[in-house]
Amino acid sequence: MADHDDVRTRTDDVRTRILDAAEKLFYERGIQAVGMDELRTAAGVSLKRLYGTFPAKHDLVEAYLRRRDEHWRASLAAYVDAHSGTPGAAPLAVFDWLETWFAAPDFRGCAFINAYGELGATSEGVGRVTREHKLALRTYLADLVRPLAATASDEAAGPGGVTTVLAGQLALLIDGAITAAAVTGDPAAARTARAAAEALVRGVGGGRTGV
Amino acid sequence: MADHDDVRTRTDDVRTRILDAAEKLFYERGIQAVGMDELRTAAGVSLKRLYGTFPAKHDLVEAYLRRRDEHWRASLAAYVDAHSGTPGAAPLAVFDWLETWFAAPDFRGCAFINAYGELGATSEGVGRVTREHKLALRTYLADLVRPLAATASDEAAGPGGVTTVLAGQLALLIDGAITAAAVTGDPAAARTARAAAEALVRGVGGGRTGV
DNA sequence: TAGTGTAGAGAACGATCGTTCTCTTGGGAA
DNA sequence: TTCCCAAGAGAACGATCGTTCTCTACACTA
Repeated sequence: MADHDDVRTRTDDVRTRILDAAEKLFYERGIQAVGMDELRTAAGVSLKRLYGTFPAKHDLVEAYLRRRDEHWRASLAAYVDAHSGTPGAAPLAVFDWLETWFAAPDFRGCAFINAYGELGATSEGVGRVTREHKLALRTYLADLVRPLAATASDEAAGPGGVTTVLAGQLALLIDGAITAAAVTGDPAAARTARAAAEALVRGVGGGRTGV
Repeated sequence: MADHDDVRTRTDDVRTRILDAAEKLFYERGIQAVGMDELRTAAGVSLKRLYGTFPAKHDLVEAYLRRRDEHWRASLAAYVDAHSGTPGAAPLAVFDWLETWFAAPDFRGCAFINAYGELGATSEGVGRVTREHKLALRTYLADLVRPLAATASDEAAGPGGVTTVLAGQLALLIDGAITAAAVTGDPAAARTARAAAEALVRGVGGGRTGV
């Protein structure tokens, strides 16, 4: 039993160290710009162990994106949970979180959009993970705006419903803000997006709910 | 004189053929995925002429992005000019143009965002051209929404003015729609963005102009 | 203690990249 | 016709990539 635990933690530790190094280097400089040898050095792992854990580079890339998706969404959700007193504040808290992210010194845009622009045409796996990430974000946003729908019957309205439409619009603002902040380096894109989101949310909460 | 014309047209033709091939291949498959040799074959140009016209690959990449910026914005402006009867229709025509672009079979997202995700961390030139492209788009959008500002005095209000803010918001929707359409493959992102833009524009044109 | 197997270090391999060089060919000037 | 230069075709070069293989050293078992 103790042996198994040791092996397990040792294995997990190696996997984590590799993914940590991959996340830092891939996100910072791009995927194709980072070689497996540099990655091995950064992770402090032998080349044999590296290839034993991830049989090929594209497996590592996919694992990197999947773990980043989990962490990114968990971090967002934790912030929103902590900063949304009223239901109306929740969707706007998303943009406050974005601003803190944009201001981080290592911010370099959306890891998924970057990876998609780099490898989306070649690697099917990158396209799939990126799609799943964006869809999960939209689903999360729909959960946030659902309480704001004027009529409770809208909750099950489906694709044409107010919640789905508004969630889609907020998702566009988020992606736009991320790319704008990455290109210009100015975190203020989050506030611009927040102001737009406020107007869109107000349009739903008010009397005029027609779409 | 005739000689000079011949040389000039011949030279321009070579340059154009190279840029045509570069645009097709770089946009379709990514920049790093296309080698200079394949590019030479596609352009029907000798390797010597290729390097005589563009001393290095990054020069060709930058020229590709610059020409694409010109063509892209010219195509957008032509469509908006032709489809904006009233001043209020002009900003929305932008999103109609986006939808036709998204539906094109070779659509693969924003060439600049793709290039930035791939080389932005390495190449300063790519970052610069991308920044200029996005700034030019914002300036164009500001020109489109300026007539909608409720008070004429806002025209010279500067960064905090209604036109600048609204133009920035529309730019976020545009970038978001482009990436969403690229990732999901669904041109409907343009309509979602258009609906959001409509709401934002209405907020300015109506009585409530406070920001 | 002798034997065994596992893992680390890094050399090696084949492919491919951006770039340069060589060889050849063809057309215009004297 | 003879010379010469420009240009095309593609071989060659050095670097680097992802991936595999070899060699060594060490820990554990009988």
